[in-house]
Amino acid sequence: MHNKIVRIKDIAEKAQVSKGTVDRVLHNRGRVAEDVRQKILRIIEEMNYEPNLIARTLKSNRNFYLAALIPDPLIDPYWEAPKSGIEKAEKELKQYGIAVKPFIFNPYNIDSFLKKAAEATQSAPDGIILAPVFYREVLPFFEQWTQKEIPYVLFNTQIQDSTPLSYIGQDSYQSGFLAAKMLHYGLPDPCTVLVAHINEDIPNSAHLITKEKGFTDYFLQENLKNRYTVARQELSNPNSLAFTEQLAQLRKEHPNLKGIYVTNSKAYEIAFYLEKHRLTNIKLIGYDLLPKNIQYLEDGVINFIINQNPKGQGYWSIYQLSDFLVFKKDINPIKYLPLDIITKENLSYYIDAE
Amino acid sequence: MHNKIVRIKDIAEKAQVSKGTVDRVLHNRGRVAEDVRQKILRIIEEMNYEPNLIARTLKSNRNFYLAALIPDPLIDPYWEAPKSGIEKAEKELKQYGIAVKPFIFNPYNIDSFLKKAAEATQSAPDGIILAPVFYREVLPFFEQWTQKEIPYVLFNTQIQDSTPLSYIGQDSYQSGFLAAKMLHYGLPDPCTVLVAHINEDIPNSAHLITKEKGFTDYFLQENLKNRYTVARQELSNPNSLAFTEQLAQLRKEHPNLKGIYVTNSKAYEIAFYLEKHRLTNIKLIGYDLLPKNIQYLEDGVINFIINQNPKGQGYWSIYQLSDFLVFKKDINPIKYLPLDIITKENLSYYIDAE
DNA sequence: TTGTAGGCGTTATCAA
DNA sequence: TTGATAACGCCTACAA
Repeated sequence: MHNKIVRIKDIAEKAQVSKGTVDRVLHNRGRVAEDVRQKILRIIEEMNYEPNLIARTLKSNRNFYLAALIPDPLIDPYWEAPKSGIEKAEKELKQYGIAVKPFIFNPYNIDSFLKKAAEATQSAPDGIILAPVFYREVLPFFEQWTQKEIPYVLFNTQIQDSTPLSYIGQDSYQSGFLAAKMLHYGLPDPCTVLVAHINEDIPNSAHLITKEKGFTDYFLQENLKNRYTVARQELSNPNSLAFTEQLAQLRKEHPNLKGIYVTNSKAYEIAFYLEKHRLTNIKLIGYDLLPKNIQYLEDGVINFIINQNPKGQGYWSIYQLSDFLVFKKDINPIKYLPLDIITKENLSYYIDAE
Repeated sequence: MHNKIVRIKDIAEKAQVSKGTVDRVLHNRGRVAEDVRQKILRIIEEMNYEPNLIARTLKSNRNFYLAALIPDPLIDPYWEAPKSGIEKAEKELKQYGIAVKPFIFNPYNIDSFLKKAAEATQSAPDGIILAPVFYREVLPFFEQWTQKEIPYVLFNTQIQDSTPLSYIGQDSYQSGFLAAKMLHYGLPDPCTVLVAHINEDIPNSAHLITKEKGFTDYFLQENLKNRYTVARQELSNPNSLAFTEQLAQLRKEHPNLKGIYVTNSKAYEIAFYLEKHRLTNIKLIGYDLLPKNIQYLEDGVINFIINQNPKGQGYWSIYQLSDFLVFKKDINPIKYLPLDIITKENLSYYIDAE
């Protein structure tokens, strides 16, 4: 079982030239006689040479500084997971000279985003990762970065009119479709299901609309469309009185309501309501393993959580950028993460995973 | 954002000694004056030194040869995935001097296993990974390997009476429990569910018994035990006539049979039967994304597949061993992989994942 | 007990 | 147009 690794030196010997010449061929630095070049290329091919990344990175111990533009986890706890994924990746990649600086903005405040995005740009990073939650506002920054040739990676929210190095995240349409399937699987035959958007600026949130589309399309399938009614509702701030009233109103309008789909990570708000009113026969499905969601999942109030692997999103974003900058690998422009279905019974595998 | 990496040289300078001395302290090779040792240790602590793994691996360009003892994918297609995971890991780790040689045995033939295991041992590998499907027969090999100080990693099947470097795989009990939950979620209230073992030597397959236990325990929960009946059946070779007869017999005995749980990757055999007899009201759940299972999942005959990430099992097994041998990391003795729930709707994310 | 010199594979510089 | 050489950080053999 020899694992004879081919080195530049081996190629040089075989071609009867020096390492330097081979190197120049490998990196297209010119200044090599054409016939020699051809010969070397052939030998490289023949011996099936692959550069030793270890040695390469050891040599080029450049430092890279990345900016991470993310919403404040203290304001919306969902963002804790991406942040910790970013930190995990940073730790692993510190060896390779990667350093990440977070720029944290308020996800409910456009000015805060503009300010932090400007700061991040100002700091002249070698790369940027961000969750572009404000569609309109982020576009001009994309232009700036493209101009300055700063590669950027998007996660969480996909934006069509842009050319990021890569997008990491979910397939929103399929996500809604899957949610519908999971609800449907446990539902009695004719009944009403609800798509609930909680406290979101829907027109500026393309991904939530896409989720809703996936969900409703599921119930529009030929064999289902006459048996299920899909209602929709944009619910206001859960702390307001209006929230409870809207729900009460909905139940009046749809007495046969048997399933609720919450399009963001706030299913716990509905769970709280269901538990309070002892509505045990309404199935509930939502997103993301926040502590409050986990609690309700364990108590059986939330039936399923779809996990978008938010930690992985942060983690892989940093990795994509590093693979590009440090290792010069080819980067896949889209990396969809699996849509994990989580119940009380397989929960632990998703929480413990470091 | 300086990423000032502390090197041995830095420490040596600060301590006014040479790099060699610092190195001896770092590796506890003794032969260092005690006061100097203390001083250096303090400085290491202070400067918060961490060795550069890149440089370390570049230096120690030892080659490691691993033996992979796995069942023949041509005989049971389940094993294709672990094999490809192993190959993927080997490819990535080739850089680090890892080479893997497969020893492939017939999973239905004990002699074949004994022969290949002996061969693998004979080849004096630096490490072994294996799927120990024959409980009794593998134990003596564990002893040999321990004696020879060859580290070994188990995957797929956990074996209590052994001290592998690590076990990679599923939590069988929880897996059965989850399967029960998924079936139950879509079932009408009083009915019968079946645990089906297909073509397995049950007494010698501890993990299948554990799965069954998890499954039955779910339906023994306080609020369920009077409403559901759990039947069990060991089915013979699906190609035999007996197989069909056994199923017909079962349906006679349990007219209210509404759900079937197949404990291994052969759900497609039941699916074939269900489709043939147009038994669309029986839910079916099984394991593993084999092409035939995928087909029936897409057709809606199989409702859910639980994925044990077999590719990941092979992949991580090699990685655990390499982390131990090459990088000298601490190895976690158990790595449970997530129990992924797969439906038609999220299938693609699990197939495409390279 | 301590220091020095060389090498792992790649790359950049400089001299030929 | 080429070849030789040094450096990245760590490790080891050998010399002092």
